[in-house]
Formats: sequence, C-alpha cells, structure tokens
Amino acid sequence: MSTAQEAPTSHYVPKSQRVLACILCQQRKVKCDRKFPCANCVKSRAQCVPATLLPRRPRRKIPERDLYDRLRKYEDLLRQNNIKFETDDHALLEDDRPINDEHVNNSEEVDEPSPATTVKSSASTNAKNFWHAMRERYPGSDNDSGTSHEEATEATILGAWDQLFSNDDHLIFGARQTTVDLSSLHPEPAQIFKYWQVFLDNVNPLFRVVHTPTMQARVIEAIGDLKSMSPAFEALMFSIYCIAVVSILAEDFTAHFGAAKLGQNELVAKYQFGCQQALLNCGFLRSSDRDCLTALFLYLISVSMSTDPRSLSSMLGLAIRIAQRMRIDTESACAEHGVFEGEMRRRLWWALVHLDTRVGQLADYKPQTFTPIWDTRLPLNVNDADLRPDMKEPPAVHPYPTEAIYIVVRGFVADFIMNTSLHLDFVAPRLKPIAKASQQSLEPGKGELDALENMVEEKFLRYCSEENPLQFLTIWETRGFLTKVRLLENYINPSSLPRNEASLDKGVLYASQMLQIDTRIMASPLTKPFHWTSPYNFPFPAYIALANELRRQPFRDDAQQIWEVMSDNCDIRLITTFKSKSAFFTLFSKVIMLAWWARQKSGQADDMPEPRIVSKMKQAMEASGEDTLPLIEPKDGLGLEDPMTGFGSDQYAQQSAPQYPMPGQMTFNMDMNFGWPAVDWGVAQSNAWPGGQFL
DNA sequence: AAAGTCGGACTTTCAACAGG
DNA sequence: CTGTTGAAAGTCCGACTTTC
Repeated sequence: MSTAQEAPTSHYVPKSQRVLACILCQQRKVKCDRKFPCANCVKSRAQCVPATLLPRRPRRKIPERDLYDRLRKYEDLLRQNNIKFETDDHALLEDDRPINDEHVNNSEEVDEPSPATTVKSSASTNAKNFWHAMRERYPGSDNDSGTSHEEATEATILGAWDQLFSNDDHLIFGARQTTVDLSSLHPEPAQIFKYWQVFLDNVNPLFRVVHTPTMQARVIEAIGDLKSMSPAFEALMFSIYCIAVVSILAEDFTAHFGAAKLGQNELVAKYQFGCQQALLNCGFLRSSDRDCLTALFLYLISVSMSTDPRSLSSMLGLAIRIAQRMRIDTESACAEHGVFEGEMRRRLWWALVHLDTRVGQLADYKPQTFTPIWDTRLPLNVNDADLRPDMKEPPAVHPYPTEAIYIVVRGFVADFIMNTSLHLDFVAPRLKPIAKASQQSLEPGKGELDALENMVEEKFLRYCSEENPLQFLTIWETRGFLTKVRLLENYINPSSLPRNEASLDKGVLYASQMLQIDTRIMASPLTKPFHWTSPYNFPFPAYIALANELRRQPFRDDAQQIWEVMSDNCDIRLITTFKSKSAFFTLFSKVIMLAWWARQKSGQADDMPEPRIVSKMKQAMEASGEDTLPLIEPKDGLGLEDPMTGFGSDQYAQQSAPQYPMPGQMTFNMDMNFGWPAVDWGVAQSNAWPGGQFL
C-alpha cells in the first residue's frame, strides 16, 4: 500500500487522502504507480482517471432470530443424518425470540432502509392514496398486513397494464430499432472514462442528479461487460455521453478527443440516438426507475441547445409528468425511499423544476411546476461522500459550501421566489394563501427581494470562496440573478409607479450591474467548465434596458460608460453565445444598432469613438450580408420617449410596440418585427414574471 | 512476443464491538 | 479510551487469452 498523497481529484475528496490505483489499472488488475497519468496509461495512451474511494458499507448484521433459525435447520439436518453434535440446548431449544423482534426473515433485506424509521410523513400535506383509503374503508378484508396488501393490489394492477399495453413506447421516439445493437454504440472503455470525467467536471456540479461514488463503481463494472447492463442504466450511460460531448466547447473538442473519426455534432447525434433507443428499451414512458428519468433529464438538456424551446417544453412536460407519477414531487414519498434514494429524488425533482421553468420562459409558457403546489424539500448541503445507499440517518448538513452548494443556493432562491406574492401575483394569485406565511408578511417586491438577498448572502455566499470554480459561479450567478430580478421588478412592479427618472436610472444601474456580473462570470477561467450553459444565461433584458435608455437619452452623462459596459460583455459573449448568423443575433444586433443610430442621427457634435460593440455588430452583420441600418426607421425623429415611462407619445413607439395588459404597461420600446418567437424578455411579451430564469 | 484479461490470494482499512 | 475483530475494499501476481 502506498503512502498517502494528495488526492488528485477535486470532485470527490474522501475523508482519507489515500491514493488509489487509477481506474484503468483497477480494471485491468495491474500494478499502478499512482502518478497521474500513470505509467500504464501513458504507455497505452489512455486517459488516466484517478479512482475515488467507495463509501464503506456498514457490516452486514444477521439478525439473531435468523441465526437461530438457520442453526435449527442445520441441526435438524445433522439429526436426520445421525451425525452427533454438541448443542447449547438452553440457548436454542427455548423459543426465546425477543417479543419486539421485527427483523425480516430474509437476511439479504437487512440493509434496506426501513420506511418506518425514515418516513416522517406529514398527514396534513400528504395526498391520499386510493388503495390506502380502500383499506381503511373496508378493514379486515384479508389477513395480510395493510401496506403489503396495498402494494400487492397496486402491483397487480400495474402488472395488468404491462400485459394489456405491451409496447407503447414508440409514442415519442418512434419504433425501437431492433436491428441496432446498442452495445456497439458505446464508446471505447477509455473514452467512457473520459466522458465520465468530463461529465464530472462540466455537468454534474450544476445538477448533482448523479451520485458520483456509486455511479463511478457502476461505470467501472459496466465497462467490463457492456452487453449486460440494465436498460435503465444503459440509458443513463448514453445520456452521460450525450451531455458530456455537448458540454465540451467546440474549440476544446479536438484537444479532448484529438482528430476523432466523428465530429462533435456527429458524435452528439450518435449518442442521442443511442440514448433514445436505450430509453425505449427501458420503457421510459411508464418506467418508475430513477436512472431512467435521470437519463431522460440529461438527454433533454443535451438536446436543449438545438431544440425549439416550445418543443423542448413539451418534452419536459412529459418528464415532469413521469416524475409526478413517481411522486418525487411529494416529500413524504421521497422520504419513503430512505435517506439516499430520497435525497437523489429531491435533487432530480429540483433539477427538473429549474429546467422546466427556464425553458418555459423561453417558450412563453408559465409552468405550474414553479408554484408552491408541491412539497419536495430542498436538497441538502452535503457532499456525495456523505450520502451512502445504506444509510439510515440523514447526513449532517455542512455549514460550509459543499459539492452541492450550487444546487442548494439555486434551490433556496427558487423556493423563496416561488412563495413571494410578487411571483404569485403573476402566475397564480389564487395560490397566495398556501405560499409560505413567513414571506407573506414582507412588502411585495422590494421588501421581499431585500430579505432574500440578505438571507442568501448571510446563509451561503459569505462562506463561498472566489477561488473555487463552483463557489465562484454560485456567488456571481446568484448575485446576477437577483440583479436581474430587481431590474425586471423595477419595470413591472405596480408599486414603483409612476415611473420617473429615478426609477429609470435605477433600471440603468441594475442593467449595468447585470452585464458587469455576467462579464465577470464569463471572463473568469474558473467558470470555463460551465460555459456550455452560457447561452441560457445571456443577459438580454439588460441589453434591452440599456439600449432603450440610450435611445431615449443618447447623450446622457453616463452614455460612454454604458457603451463600455455593453462592449466589455459583448467582447466575451459574441464568441460564446452566437455561433453563427441566427435569428437571435439579428434581433440582438438590431437592438444595439438602433441605440447607436439614435445617437448618430441626433445631429449633436459627438467626440465619443464608435463603441466596440457597434463595430463588432457591423462586422458580423456585414460578414453575413445584412444591412447595418435599423430595420424600421422612425418617421419623425426618433422613438425617444419610452412608453413604459409614460412620458410623451411617440408615434413610432405607438405604432410598433405591442399593447399588453401589463402592470405598469411595461413594454420595451423596440419594434417587434424581427420574427423572434418568444425571447428571454418574457416580461415584455408574456406578462410573465421571470423568477425562474435561473438555470 | 507483446498486450490484455481476470481468478483469486493477499493486504489494508475501518466500523463495530469488548473490555477496562 | 484502547485494543480486537472481521467484513469490505482495494491490490496485483501470474496464468491464461488475444492481438499483432
């Protein structure tokens, strides 16, 4: 055994710092020199993946009663065969089983968490179960114990469905292609480790729907025999390949995978096809397997960047419905599955809610998932190493940031927003009575946001380190999100009426802050692993707010600063967000060009150099053959007065800005003729509160 | 012949327990 | 608290198979 060295991986730091043989050496059962990369991996040009220590299972205890039963059985066998033996009759002949010995007979089941000890179901919040109700209505209808009878009845019915509807999986992904040998679609073992590592680096920190230590063990086991993994696990593996490839930035792809036979897009398509087939294999529409739903979730994220948000939202509805059938939206149902499984279910539910909400915003749909009609509690602030499949007691929650800090803070913020009257006024006013009472006493809007901001800073962010990539992301994404909420609240909250210069200046302040925070996140090398999600977080509302203000007051004192802030952000965003000529880019560039055009056409002397963002827009538009002039030219001067201010009545604005029955009549003063279906300015278009826009 | 696979003996670790 | 126990986790030898 080698001496302890520093653990080489940052994902999962076990208590012990011992260094294990790398995964490939473990797999090959050969000596590993424990350098990373190790000699064997260097020799075979394989990706050297450090192994992580598996959480130790507690020793299996065979219940006393079971031991006695077995002993009796063997003694009987000895007697039957006339073999003499000595026995402590006193101990064995008496049936001295403890009165309260409720151990199950099957010793294999001893390690299973006992629902009775782990469930603290709240009667008031627990939805009734039909089978349970039947049992209560007609007691004594059988000799079986209550729960098992209900389960048996339920299982019988479900089994009957299985037989009645043998194959309905083609509903979504088409018919299962029986000619496809899925095992041939898996990557090479060394590549599988690579994808796994990429997944751990780029994806899992943001969702934590995969438990690293147990999954790693399963991955190693599966690689040994790709043909015999369970269908649900195979779907999960494929979804990990999908999302891993998607999460690698295009410019890094060659560095990761060399000159592969297939390009990145082809590779994604291959694994997405494999994932679809694997999902069909496990009957994902009717499955209640968490691996299966996790696979569907990761698959949907992997297609999200290349799918119309409306289609994606529909597919997510499917996933949400499956999750609801599995009752992972119900705390007591999660708790029934024990500490480990329950926690993983909570993480999955929250991940689904976040994605559904975000995609719903893009698709101009208000998902009901982002309302307090379910009660799955927040994920715990614990490391994966603290969670073990066999644990009976919940792990101690850390006061300091753990691997789960991102999902914990995101969940905390979402949970708060979901219960604010500001949010419920927009999405479901009738739910206000069931929202958390503690938040109802706060003043809608500002009071609520102040309280949230203070709590988040006090409870989480002040413990986070800017040196740690995930914690850095957590700090700034949370602050950025809260600034975004303030920006939008500033425009839509009726209480801030009448609009005046002060409120508009606040809008400019919030929008500038939002862009600066986004620039900070995007510019930091620490967040690079997570840049693949950046298109989702494009600070479009900030650009719109600033551009509108610059159109209204092209020569305001801080105009140059505002252009600078936008240019700084654009320097980074232009590369990371806009891949090519797209409808979104067209829209975005028009917004910016209109603002610049307003200044140019004013006739005032202007010594401010052309902002970088404008130069870049022009270059990009010229390169794609687009006209750099605004699409619609105002007839009489410029649309300087913004309808959301209530100042003046600009002909251009009145003609082009759509009328929405909004609090504060908030519309952004820009023409809406760019053909962009339902963009992230949800506020302007859909009367939606953007609380959930926090992927 | 070199490289890869894997049965299984062996070592290490550490939770659980016993005893002071 | 310390020492002991023993199950589980981890290691890797060496026989065997596959590949080039």
